[in-house]
Amino acid sequence: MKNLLINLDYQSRVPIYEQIVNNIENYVAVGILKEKEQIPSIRDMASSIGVNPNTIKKSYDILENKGIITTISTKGTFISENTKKATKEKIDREINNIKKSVQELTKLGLSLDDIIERIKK
Amino acid sequence: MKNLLINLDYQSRVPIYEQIVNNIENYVAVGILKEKEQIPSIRDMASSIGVNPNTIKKSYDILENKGIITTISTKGTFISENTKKATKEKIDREINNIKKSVQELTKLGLSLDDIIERIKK
Amino acid sequence: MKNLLINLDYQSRVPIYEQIVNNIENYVAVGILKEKEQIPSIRDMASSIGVNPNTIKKSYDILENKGIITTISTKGTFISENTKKATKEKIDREINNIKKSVQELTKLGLSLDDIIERIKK
Amino acid sequence: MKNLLINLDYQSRVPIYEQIVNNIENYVAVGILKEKEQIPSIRDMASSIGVNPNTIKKSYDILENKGIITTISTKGTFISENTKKATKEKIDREINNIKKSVQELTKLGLSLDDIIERIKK
DNA sequence: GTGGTCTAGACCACT
DNA sequence: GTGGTCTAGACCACC
Repeated sequence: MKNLLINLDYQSRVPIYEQIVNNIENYVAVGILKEKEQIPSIRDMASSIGVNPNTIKKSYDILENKGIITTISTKGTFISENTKKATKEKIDREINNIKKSVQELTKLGLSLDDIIERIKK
Repeated sequence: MKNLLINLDYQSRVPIYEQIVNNIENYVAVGILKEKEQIPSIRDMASSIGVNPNTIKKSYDILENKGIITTISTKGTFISENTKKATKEKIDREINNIKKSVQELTKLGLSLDDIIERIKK
Repeated sequence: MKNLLINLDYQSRVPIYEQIVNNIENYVAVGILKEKEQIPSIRDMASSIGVNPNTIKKSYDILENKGIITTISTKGTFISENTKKATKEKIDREINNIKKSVQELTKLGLSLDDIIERIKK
Repeated sequence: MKNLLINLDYQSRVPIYEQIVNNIENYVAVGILKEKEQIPSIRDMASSIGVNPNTIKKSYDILENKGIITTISTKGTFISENTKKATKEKIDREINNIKKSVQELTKLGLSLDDIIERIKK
């Protein structure tokens, strides 16, 4: 089983449990975590990143609810099958974010080309 | 004086007072609110959007601090002169948002051209 | 605001938080709780039925996730609009349960009429 | 000896050993397993359904306790004589389930006839 | 006062 | 050892 690197920003307004969710969703989307693969137990994850097991539990609950992971009591927690959906959803979310910002910027008079140029910097 | 439409999302993690600040900053950046123009009093604003006056007070304080508005006691609250700074800040914020999303998407294997194509749709 | 009667069975295998969810879902389905109506705060509910606030929070989170309630931070928790869906779902769930049992019983040789007769007793 | 198909739901709150008990009870009730018939050994059953032998042991213990099966050491495990009790118990369980659901549905205003009609579909 | 987050830790059932 | 539930209580931001 992999030892997952979880990136946390304790200053962020985004709660810890949600940052953990995002980290794992990304690993799945990028393919670092593959279908059926086991992820660390609640306790292991908790001690390895220094947060309370309840916090990890909450993250895992959310991920399960989203269909990203499947947990089998007393066995462990595993990446669900059919994770392509997760990747697609992530892409859609990000594209949507960009669209919103682009819309705001065009209201301010910037053209799409202006924006692209500034992104490239 | 305009009757400002303020867009609030009570589910958002962004506090109400900050959403109000953002709304007004955007109106200034886009030019809907112009320099020296008067904006509603705290009490009017509070009752028109159904929020506690203390919340509006906090928003106005922040806006004043940022130099976006100026309060002249017994006269009212007005958009400051020199609002170009507000526009610049907004552009920077949005460009930054886009950069973050682009970064996430390139991790998933999309090229900048892929992304641009999907934005245009 | 109503003082909700919550029926709990501490011996049941169904966890407390889920029993609370079911209680409230039923009140909504039956029409005792109506759209937009405010329900007790987490703390009030917790103290009135003698469980930890975290347990209530979990129930409310699940209800929110299901779209039954809407919580507005610092304002309170409210029954969502569009709760007819909740009623319909509950009916479907119960009908489905019955169908499963009927299927099992017909495997054992009972006719639907046999079953109905025994239900009426 | 039959190769028993055991239906397990690892997400269920019902423990595995109890699900196994239920599966076998049902096979007996329905007549798929007949009196005096031999059933798989603990180890065979364990490996064929991918479960720890201790779990199967617990299930068999319970079934023996209920009088559904009889273990003769060095010979194997067999369905007991007089299995009609199992059938009766199963029928009672299912009828009871239905009664509960009917009760819930009548709270929502459905008549028994409404319910029967929907079951028939 | 309201909800939101998190910790610490206990106890349980199941494998 | 694994997940599941629950308690007790702290601290925070917001209104």
